[in-house]
Amino acid sequence: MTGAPTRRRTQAERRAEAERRVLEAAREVIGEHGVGAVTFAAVGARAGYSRGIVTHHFGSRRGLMEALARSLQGLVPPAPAELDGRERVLAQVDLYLATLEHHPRDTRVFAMLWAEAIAGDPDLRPIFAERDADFRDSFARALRTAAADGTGAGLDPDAAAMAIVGLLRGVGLQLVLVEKAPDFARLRQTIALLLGTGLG
Amino acid sequence: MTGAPTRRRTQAERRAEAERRVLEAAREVIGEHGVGAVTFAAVGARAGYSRGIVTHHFGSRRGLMEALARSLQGLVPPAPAELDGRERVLAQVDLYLATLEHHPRDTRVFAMLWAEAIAGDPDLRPIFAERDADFRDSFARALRTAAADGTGAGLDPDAAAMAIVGLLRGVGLQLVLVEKAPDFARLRQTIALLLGTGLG
DNA sequence: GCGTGCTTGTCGGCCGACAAGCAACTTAGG
DNA sequence: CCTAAGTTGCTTGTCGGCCGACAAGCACGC
Repeated sequence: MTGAPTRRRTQAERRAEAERRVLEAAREVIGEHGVGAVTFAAVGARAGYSRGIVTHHFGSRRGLMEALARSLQGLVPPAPAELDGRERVLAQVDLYLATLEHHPRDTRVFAMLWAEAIAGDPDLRPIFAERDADFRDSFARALRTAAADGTGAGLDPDAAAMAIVGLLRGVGLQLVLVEKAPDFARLRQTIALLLGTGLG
Repeated sequence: MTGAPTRRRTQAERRAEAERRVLEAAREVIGEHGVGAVTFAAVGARAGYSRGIVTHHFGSRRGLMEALARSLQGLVPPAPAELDGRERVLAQVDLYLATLEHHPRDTRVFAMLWAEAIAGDPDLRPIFAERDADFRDSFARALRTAAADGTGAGLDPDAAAMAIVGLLRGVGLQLVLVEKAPDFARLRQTIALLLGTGLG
């Protein structure tokens, strides 16, 4: 009857799996019931452990949130290094939208964590404030070279970066509130056209 | 020493002032400490009443939040009725950005409430989901006439509406996380140029 | 004196954190 | 190999704190 459900595992394996399952459980809870539903009891139960598992592995609620935010970094791949200027901006925008399409659950969780940071969660604020600044900066840099090599319209790089980051984040957030997914092909095409002509 | 601080007021005046002061206090608490800091005790004290004032006037926390969301409607004035198509879209966008500039505290509070809705607050979700849909729809309508009268590029109206609403909301949310206000004149000009050429 | 606005007392529920104890794994001596 | 002591992972018990809601009582206006 035992069906070998428990082959002997090393302590490192046990620890690693527990952390993985706890983070996955936190994503599930957020996606289904919101960031406010992330309690030790809820996450522990969802992960198949006790309510003490989060404290044991992450020390505090803040520790869990930070690990969660870190685990969601790198969801959107960077644009190819050989691209720059206007082309790089458009490629990065499309990659972002493609990630919204292909990883709906995780981008939704990311959006909800970002929203919680905005709403005032002191644990999340510094993390996402820094991320935002970096994200804007990456666009601003590409826009500066676009202005230099003539491939960009005469737009202020910092203002345009805020607009583009706002567009991407704003679309992601709206998707949390709409029940059925939109037509992503049309959305990507429309935004590519809108920004493509707008930038040059 | 009494300096006539309490001339005799009618019951209706007392009630109206209490409600006004409670809503104002809630805005202050949100703006300074986040949506999570909105408790009966905090809001009551800030308004100069007891912790029971919120229950007495709004019945529940949900009632307060709904009244708060309602009180923030109409912050952004509608575009002139005689405008339509591409012109109307651009006018509405600029009015939104102008409101961010001229009512920083209240638009910040609105953004934080919207974020809390996204993050999963069940009281706020339906309110803001409907607002979003209406907002997108107003842009989609104008974009449809733009497509019909030839003043708009061949953009899908619904997708473009989601992009524009996303841009506006996204910019508003970013402003919550940045400490110093940006150069609004440049921001408005840049976005006007970006969307102006992008739409036609 | 009567009604309405407001306050205070109080209850039940939930949460995060810590500490002590139990279970799984590792290692070293025989 | 075998086993027993030691280490690490995990759970359970428990504490203090905060919150929302309701009800009874007090104060202001009619």
